Amino acid sequence: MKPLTARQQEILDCIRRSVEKEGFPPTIAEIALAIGVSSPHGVREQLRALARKGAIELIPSASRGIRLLAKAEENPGLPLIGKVAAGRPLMTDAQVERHCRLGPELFEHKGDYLLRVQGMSMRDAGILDGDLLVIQREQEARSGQIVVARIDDEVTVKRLQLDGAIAYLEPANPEFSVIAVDLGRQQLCIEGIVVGVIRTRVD
Amino acid sequence: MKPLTARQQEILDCIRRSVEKEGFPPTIAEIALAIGVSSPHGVREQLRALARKGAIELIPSASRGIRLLAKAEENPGLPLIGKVAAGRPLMTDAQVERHCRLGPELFEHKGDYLLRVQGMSMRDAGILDGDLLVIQREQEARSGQIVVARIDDEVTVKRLQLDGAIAYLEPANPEFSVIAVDLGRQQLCIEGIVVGVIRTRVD
DNA sequence: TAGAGTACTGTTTATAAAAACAGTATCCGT
DNA sequence: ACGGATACTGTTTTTATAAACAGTACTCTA
Repeated sequence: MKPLTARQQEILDCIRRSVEKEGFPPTIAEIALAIGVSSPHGVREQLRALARKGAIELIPSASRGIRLLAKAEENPGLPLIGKVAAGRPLMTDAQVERHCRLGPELFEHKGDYLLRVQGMSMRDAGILDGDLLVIQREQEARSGQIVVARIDDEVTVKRLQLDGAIAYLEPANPEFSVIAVDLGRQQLCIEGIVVGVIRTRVD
Repeated sequence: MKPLTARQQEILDCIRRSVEKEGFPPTIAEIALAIGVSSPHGVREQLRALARKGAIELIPSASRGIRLLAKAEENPGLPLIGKVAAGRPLMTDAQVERHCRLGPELFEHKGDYLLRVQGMSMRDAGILDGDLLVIQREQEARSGQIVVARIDDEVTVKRLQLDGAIAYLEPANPEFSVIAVDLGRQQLCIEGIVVGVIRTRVD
């Protein structure tokens, strides 16, 4: 769609507000009043411009005959990060595979994004390869929580155990080894806490 | 809200269709035309009755001044069955704890309802106590699939292995034992197939 | 520098649509 | 058997609204 001018955007917002609040689109005169224009004709031409640009459709000879075409985008849901690229912050657009709508009422804690698990290092915690983790963004975490952590540009999901100045990132699988981080020397960056798990395929 | 007469329901549906399809409510004359009534006055009185009953709101002196109050109920989501009562079919209203909206695009196979897991018998399949299973309703299942099965009014989640006339329901935890069902003698009723897992709390 | 598009004011005209008026008939509960 | 609600037909009046007409001014772009 062609870009809208500020005025056109203002009018479009006005129409959207009306539809949302009143249940039907405004008349041309109502738009004129709302945006502070004294003549309906100016608004009319703007509407025609909006119609040309594909934002709305005008139904001739119908009162309030304005149809919104690009309706206000609904809640896209949580971004799903499929593969973590080394050395890049999470949640950049390039890493978002898609968005998933999840009823927030479902999870005890609110999630901010989804992260696809790679590997079986958390198997015994019921987290398998390919599972989606519901992550709540947090800079800090308590001992015992399963966290998304970054050490030297490597992102990993492990159970955190804090012991003074040493942080242990424990896998939940005896085939993997514990990572110990000396907080005095190395930086441990908590990206978030795992608040839910979703397995999208079974078998 | 007071119950609507058939005619009133018809008019309400007509208004809803218009809002959905056109983007704005119909005029009284349009309703009259749509439901096959030759005079606008009859429709007007019906609208007033609908307003009295709280289904719509009429905005005086405004064209298409009809506001839908009880908007078409949105997708409530999948029913969540918390506790399976012995001897009762699943999905009776009494067993539905609540409804959860889940983006259907998330799961490989479409789910019909959610079932809360009790116990650790499927632990090694990454299904823990309290997890929600996304279940697709099916009467039949293949070997290897994790199914919701009913034997003698007991509902259980296990991995199905078919071997001729014997069906094995295998737990994924060595602490539990395999259930063998002789299909010639006993009835094995498949309630559905597990197509996803959701863990709503971690730790 | 000419033309297309934006961004208006202000007025008039035609029509779309709500509202009111004057009726009729049926059904339901008390 | 009576009032009240439903469920209309048919016509008239008033108002709300779209649409057209006649302008002005500014900003781009080709």
